[in-house]
Amino acid sequence: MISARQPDSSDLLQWYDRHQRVLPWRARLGEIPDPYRVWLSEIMLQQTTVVAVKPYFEKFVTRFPDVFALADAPSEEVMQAWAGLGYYSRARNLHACAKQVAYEFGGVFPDNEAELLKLPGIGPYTAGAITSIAFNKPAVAVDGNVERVMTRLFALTDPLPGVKGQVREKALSLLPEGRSGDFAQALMDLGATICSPKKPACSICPWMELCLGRRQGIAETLPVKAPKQVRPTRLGAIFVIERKDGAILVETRPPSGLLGGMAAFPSSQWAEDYDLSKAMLDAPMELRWKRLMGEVKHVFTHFQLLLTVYVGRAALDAEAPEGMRWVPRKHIDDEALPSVMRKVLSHAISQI
DNA sequence: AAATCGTGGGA
DNA sequence: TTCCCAAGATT
Repeated sequence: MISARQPDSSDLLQWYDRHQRVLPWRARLGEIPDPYRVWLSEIMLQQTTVVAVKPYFEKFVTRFPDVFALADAPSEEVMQAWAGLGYYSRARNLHACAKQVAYEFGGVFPDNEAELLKLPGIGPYTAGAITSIAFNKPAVAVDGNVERVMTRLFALTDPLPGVKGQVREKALSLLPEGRSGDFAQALMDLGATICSPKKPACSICPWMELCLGRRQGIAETLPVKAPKQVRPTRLGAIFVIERKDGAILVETRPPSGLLGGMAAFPSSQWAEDYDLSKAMLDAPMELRWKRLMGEVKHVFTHFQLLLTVYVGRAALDAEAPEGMRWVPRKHIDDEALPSVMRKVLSHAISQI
């Protein structure tokens, strides 16, 4: 049995020098990375595609050019700017982290993983990403791309998340001297463009000859993942109330949990066994309701939601119930409404 | 340590 | 339609 030479980072870095993607948050050749932009982009990119992040990143750096601007912004403005991007705890932690960096660290981000890990919203991946990309200090950023590339390159067949330790060891073993940032970004570019989840383009991969996964014909089956859970369906009733002047009744959801801190229309609880025939009991005020045709369907990570929409018209002098407020129609788009609520609103408007 | 936490796009 | 999943963190 003749063993092939071990993979090393030089093949990857040469490939990266020619094929790296141009991204809004990425320093161009010769530019010095801005830790604020690196941090912001890494938080946004958690479980989120590059395409989805781009417009949000541009919006944020325009509205909040540095960590002080973000720290000093009202939380409502931050949540509003984040609305639609999902995983809203990221926005709350982002704001908390900005305040901490601005007011406790004088606006300077820590340059090592241990200190970064103490900050809200920064976990093992993001700490490694900031350390390597923003400061070019030795660290690896193990994300989904790196898991895929390493399990294939070394034919690691143990399932995730258990195999993560081996993935990290392998990535560390390849870490080049002096180019930690490029190495991290090169692995992500490789995973995003060549070592893709389905139909990897092995023929143009810089590691083609050395890749044990490809040699064994199992590359596309890696990484092995635990079987996914079934997604239950929850039901609920939601109430879109329009005052006679067009204002709409809105509440702010509790600071933590699903859609925490985001704006919403008053609704019942969302449960698998919700009894729609008793929806009126969950209405925020007594009105003459019209139940709209159809339902609003929305898919969350761990359940699917079917919302039945009720619309009602309130008097000009109707007071907003405790914890709720009237939002003038022309300002409704300025609210921190998550996608599911915008879906409800357009469903209601189309039938009013 | 298993659950929780969004969204939109592509196969 | 349905399924998959994308630069994970938190509890």
